[in-house]
Amino acid sequence: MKADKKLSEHFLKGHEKYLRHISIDCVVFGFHENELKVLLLKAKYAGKWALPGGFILTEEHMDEAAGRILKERTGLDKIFLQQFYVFSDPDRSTKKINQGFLKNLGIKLDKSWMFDRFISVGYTALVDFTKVIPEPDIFSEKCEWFNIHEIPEMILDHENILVKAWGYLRLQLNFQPVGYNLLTTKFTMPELQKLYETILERNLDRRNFQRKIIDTGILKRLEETKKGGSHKAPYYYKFDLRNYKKALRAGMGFEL
Amino acid sequence: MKADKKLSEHFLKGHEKYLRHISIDCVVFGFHENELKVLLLKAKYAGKWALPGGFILTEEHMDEAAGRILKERTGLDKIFLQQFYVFSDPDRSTKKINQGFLKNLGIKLDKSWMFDRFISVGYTALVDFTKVIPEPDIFSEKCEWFNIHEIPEMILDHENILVKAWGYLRLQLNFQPVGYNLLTTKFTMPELQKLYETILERNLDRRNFQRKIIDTGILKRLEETKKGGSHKAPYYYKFDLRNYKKALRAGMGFEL
DNA sequence: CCAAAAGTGTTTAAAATACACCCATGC
DNA sequence: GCATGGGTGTATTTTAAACACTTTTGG
Repeated sequence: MKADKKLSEHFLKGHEKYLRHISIDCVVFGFHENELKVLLLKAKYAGKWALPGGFILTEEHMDEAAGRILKERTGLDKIFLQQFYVFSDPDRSTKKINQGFLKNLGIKLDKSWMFDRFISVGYTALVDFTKVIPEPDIFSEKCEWFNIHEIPEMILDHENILVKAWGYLRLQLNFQPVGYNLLTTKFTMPELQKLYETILERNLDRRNFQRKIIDTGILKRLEETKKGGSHKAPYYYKFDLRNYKKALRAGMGFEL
Repeated sequence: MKADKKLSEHFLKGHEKYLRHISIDCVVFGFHENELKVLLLKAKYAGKWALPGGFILTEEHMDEAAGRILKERTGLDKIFLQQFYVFSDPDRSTKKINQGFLKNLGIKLDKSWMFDRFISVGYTALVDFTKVIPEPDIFSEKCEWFNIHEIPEMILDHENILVKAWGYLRLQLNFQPVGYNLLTTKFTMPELQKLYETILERNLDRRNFQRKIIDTGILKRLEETKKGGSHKAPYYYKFDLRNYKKALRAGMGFEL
């Protein structure tokens, strides 16, 4: 189907397929080259950027919906997802955005479910950056990663959603397998530390960090080292998922 | 308006007033005579109990909706409310419940927005037990407090919602003014400790608890003591809200 | 051989825990 | 006067923080 056809059908008949008034917005976190990244879409015409999002099928679990949406944007199955907040301000004014969108596209419509008010459920997603193949949706022209410190101008309240998700990620650090989901299978201690530092937004002492994380028992050190830097080669580690989950049940005690 | 009239109007025309497919369920916590309590409604005919809940007006902020609903159930304004989770299983089967409800009432209806699937947003509410005047809604015959350890059989997934809310309350203890909202203006140290013990589900050392809580600076000791027990009269305390909020920003560090 | 960054261990300070005695009150 | 539970202080253990030297690697 042609893109325009898909779009006008979405505006005209989407309400038969999806629950009205409810949308999902996802903040997809990745970690690459020692930087925390977020996956964003460039909205057609609006010029601003948007969070990957979508709607809930009439008989679908909301968590499944979020998984389905992100499978389309990333190519990944079984993404680690958590709902973190519902954004329900009646003045979120999705109406204007969606009307302007159609206008630019050259389609005229007086009524559409897309002009209604939307309550949006925010999800955080943790993915392995290296495995993602970014794919724009029908409303977007691009899909790209951004450094968390270099977020472009965003539509609606999406920047607010993003900031709130980041705060949630920080709170989750001691209770969810954040490292496991954001890093590749094997990684070095400095990489893991940088991940913690970026999320917590503060520097940690290298030696104390290593001791603390080793003492939790959540890591297994490999024989292999990461060569290539002009310095001593750091060991690779991988997570001991069994111990990781056990440790998380009790909470891991990194000060926020 | 007569109760039955109100009810049939709700089933027939509620969708003009409220957002479809979305409901709110509140877990209202109170603390009285050293027990953590939850406010429940006895559903008409079903015999089981339910959380206080309701729907969102078409142009209303969801948080306002929760406030409005609880004002009706408790008589209280400006209740401390927090959303904590969205329950979105498509098999929550509110349909059966609502159909059965009407049947028992002797009303016949083939179609109603109330037979649709509902996604429910869970809220926790912290109230001063002594100020609440429980008031049933149009679906209920009673509204009463229950000890958190003596919860009766509940409709749908409401017991699950309640348990999840309790867990959330525990997580919030270090970051939200839980004591301030659950206790009366003045209270004794043993009362405060009991509140913490009940929420955390473990015993705390009396002397260490006192030191720790005093050191945070969130309390002001009054000259007055609580007489009446056959033992030394404990001092009354009240919260220093300014310091309390400051301490909460940093997190208060009671081990969960 | 030099710069850069990783590996490792000890010392010190702070926080949590365990524990004991005295004090007011009502019966 | 005695049982009950509240007020207060100290010693000990555990945990977190501060800190320095040695080692490996690439250029």
